[in-house]
Formats: sequence, C-alpha cells, structure tokens
Amino acid sequence: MAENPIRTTYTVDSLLAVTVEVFNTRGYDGTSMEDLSRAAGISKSSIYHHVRGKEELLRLAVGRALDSLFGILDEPPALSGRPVDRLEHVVRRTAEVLLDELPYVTLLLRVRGNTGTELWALERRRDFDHRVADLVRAAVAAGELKSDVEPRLATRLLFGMINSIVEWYRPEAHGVDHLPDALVRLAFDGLRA
Amino acid sequence: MAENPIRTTYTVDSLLAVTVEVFNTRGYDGTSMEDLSRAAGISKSSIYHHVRGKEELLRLAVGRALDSLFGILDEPPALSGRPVDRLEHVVRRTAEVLLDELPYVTLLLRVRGNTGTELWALERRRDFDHRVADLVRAAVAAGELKSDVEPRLATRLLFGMINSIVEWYRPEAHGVDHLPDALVRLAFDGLRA
DNA sequence: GTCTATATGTTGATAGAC
DNA sequence: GTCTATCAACATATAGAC
Repeated sequence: MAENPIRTTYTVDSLLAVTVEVFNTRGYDGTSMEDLSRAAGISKSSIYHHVRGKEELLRLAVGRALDSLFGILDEPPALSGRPVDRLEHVVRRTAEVLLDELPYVTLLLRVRGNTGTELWALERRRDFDHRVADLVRAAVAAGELKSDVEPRLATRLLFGMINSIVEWYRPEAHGVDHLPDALVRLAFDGLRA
Repeated sequence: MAENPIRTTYTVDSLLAVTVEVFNTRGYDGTSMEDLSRAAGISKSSIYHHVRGKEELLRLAVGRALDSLFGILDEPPALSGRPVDRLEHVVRRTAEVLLDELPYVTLLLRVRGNTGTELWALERRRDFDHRVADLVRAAVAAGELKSDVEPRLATRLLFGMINSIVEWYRPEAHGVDHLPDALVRLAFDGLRA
C-alpha cells in the first residue's frame, strides 16, 4: 500500500507497520514476501533478518491487537461498579482501541484459523468474548439489561456491531470522537425513536 | 472440509457446494485447486472441465448470495408500508437469507477486493447497503427512528450486527427460528431493560 | 542490516488419452 | 466427464558476500 522508498533501515516495529498495511490490503494468504519487500523498499532476505518468516509477522501484529484489547478489562471502570456501567465502559473502550490500533485490530478480526498462529489468535479472541459475556450475564441478573435475549447471543451481536467498524472506517474520512458514543447509544437503546 | 468420495460425476452446482465449504474453511487465497480436487474426489483437470478456473468458482458462489439478498428488496413488504416496517422486514429477511444460504453469504462477506470478481462483489454489496440506508433515512424522516444517529452510520452498524452471524452460527448447534427475531429486537430496541 | 543468487516446493492451468 | 502427465510462474526460505 504505502511505499517507503526513503527509509533504508528497519526495526521489527517499523517493519511490522508496513507489513500490516499490506496484509490488510491483499489479505494474509494473498501477500507474498515479495509484496512485503517491495512495500518496505528492502529485499526479501532483509526481512528474514528481522523475523523468522511471514507467520511471525502475523503473530506479532495480532498479538499487539490482543494485548490492547485485554488491557481494557484491567481498567478500573471495567472492574467495579454496576455491571451495566462496566459493560458500557468495555464497549466504548473497545471501539476506541479499535480506532487507535485500526490496522492491527483489522488484521486480528480477519484471522480465520489454519496455521498455529491463527488458532492461537482465535482462542484469545474467544477468551475476551467470554469475559464480556460474563459482564452481560451479570447485568441481566441485576435487571439492568433485557432478560429476553440470551447473554451469549447478545454479546456476539454486540461484538459483531463493534468489530464491523474495521470494514468501513477510514481515519482520513471520518471524525473519531462521536463514533464510540453513537455505537454505545445504538447498542444500549436501539434504533427506534 | 466434507469429503465426497462416493460421487464420481459433478454438475457446476454440486461442485460449487463442495468448493464453497473449502473456501470458507481455508480462505479463497489459501485454497489451492489441489485442495478442491481432493475435497471433491476428482482430479484438478476435471474441475477445469466444469469451470474456467478458481476465480469463476468464486464468482458463481458470491453471485448466488447476492441474488438472494437483492431478492429481499423486491418482496412486497419491502416495497410499501411505513418505512420502519419495511426496514424491519428487510432486516429480518436478511438474517433469514443469511441462514438459508449460510456458506454462500459467508464467502461473500469475506471477499476483500483484489481480483475483478472481488471488486464486482464489493460494489454490489455497496448497492444493497445504499438501498437499505435509503430506507433508514425515510424512517428517520418519518420520525419512526431516532434522529440522533446518522442514517449511513446506523445502517453500517446494523449490517455489522446482522452479518456477524456468519462468524459463529452453525446450523447443527443452534435453533434457527428465534435468531432473526432476537436480532430485530436488539437492533430496534437495544440491550437496556 | 543490507544485498544477489539460488535452492526447493507449490501454484494455477493445459495437453491429450480414455 | 474423467484421468495422468506436465509446464511455466511464483512461493517461502537460505547461503554467503559486503
């Protein structure tokens, strides 16, 4: 995608930034090491100096996204208070982290699970979802959320809505600020007037 | 995925059914013609007798999904009545079609856009979304939906929620019947008690 | 930390027999 | 409508010089 013909030396992090853009544009499987070397402006074998191979680049990228997401669950407002308020915090912050780390989270959300790295990423994502589902369950039990939708289903649809942001959001075309708020309003209060 | 060692002769349709399962499991780019021939139980060159190549299989599969989705917009309840009721019909039916044509719609929703076929599929998806966004706009104008969320954004998040069903729904593990209803309730009235 | 050159395997697709 | 055999292109990864 974005070429980088000026830079002549890389760190793992700066190489990763270029890599993730290409992975998101062409798809992980659709990206060759040749594609990466062209986008980075260095040769293929120079890439192998920084990482063991293509799969390690994927692991580093999705690992970064996962660490950011799990960090949310340790933030004080996610740890105490009314379950519904803790849930609202997690939903808003998940949207914010998604926007802050857009390329990395985008890649994470497109992982399907053939290689070991992909299976590992899917499992960590499931862990995250389960921890949020527990929050939904607690809020339902406290009478703060509708009781006629299964917590597991509600959580899945909720994340479907949040995660879909990566499909269309482009930082250069949208104002960030109001999106997490609009999302929280829609999720908790619905479309209807 | 599912092997088919018994069948010895194929039509384009029956070959497509096998193909789509493999595409969804391994990803389109991650699937080789060798993978397809193994799953179908015939040789690679036999596949080329039915279709011109791998990309034609993708085109046939996503075309089927798109035709099913566009069919919804021509159903009578989508054509007349209060905008909010027309919208509710489209939302419920989209979920139903998604479940009925799960593998084909799943593949459609994973298309990202490198080849010509993928770009064509993305454009038709955008058309569909725009037609639903028009419905949302009409319902907002009629005072039937909240006015504080942009119609375009609301449509995107709404489809994010619907489309995410393909990420976790498995026909053998879930009861179909109540899912579209639960989805409509959540989308229109939100999570809050 | 970069490069060129190359090893080795896999890919999509075709030729032509049955 | 199926098959075996084969091709040219491209894949990931390595060797070793600078």
